[in-house]
Amino acid sequence: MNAAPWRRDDVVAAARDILGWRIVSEIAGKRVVGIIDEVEAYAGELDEASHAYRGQTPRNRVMFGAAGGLYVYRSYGIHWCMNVVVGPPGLARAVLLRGARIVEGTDTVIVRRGRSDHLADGPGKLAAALGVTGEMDGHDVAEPPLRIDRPEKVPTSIEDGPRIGISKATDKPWRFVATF
DNA sequence: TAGACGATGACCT
DNA sequence: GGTCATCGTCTAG
Repeated sequence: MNAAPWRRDDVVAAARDILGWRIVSEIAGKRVVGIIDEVEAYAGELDEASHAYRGQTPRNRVMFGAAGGLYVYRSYGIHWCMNVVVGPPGLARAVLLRGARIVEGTDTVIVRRGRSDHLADGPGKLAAALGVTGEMDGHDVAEPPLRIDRPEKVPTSIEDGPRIGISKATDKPWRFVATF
């Protein structure tokens, strides 16, 4: 658990491990810190629901790179969503960051989100809260201005279930939600 | 090159 | 609970 959770062969184990870690954004000079509490696992060419299932394309190339890479894509033409690459190069194992509890920089997040509730309880909302856009595609999460640091909390329980918003491979219970 | 559709979120009823 | 905005990406032809 001390090792970086994004350097693992097993994407499901990596996804569960990332729960409770701190995500620290200093994008645009504004510091925002969250505790990751919702993730999904995507297993590359083995997983029909993964963007990498059909192989490498210009969009998903980051997923085929080194562990720790941030894969940022646009969802529904509107929102930004982010994944952390966790497997060895070429395998495209990635963890979708779906939600976090904001513990620092709440004022900044309220301005960015234009509201004071539901700040980061969805992948598009989380990216907006942290100031992440497509410009961050390929960024290494071990480095500023966006770092996934170390465990802030250890989950008291982790609930699993089917992944959200996908139409394929819906049988895999690869969504994980932590309570602390 | 055109057409379909999506790892979503906001708003309205 | 249901609808719709909005556009990048991929696939088929």
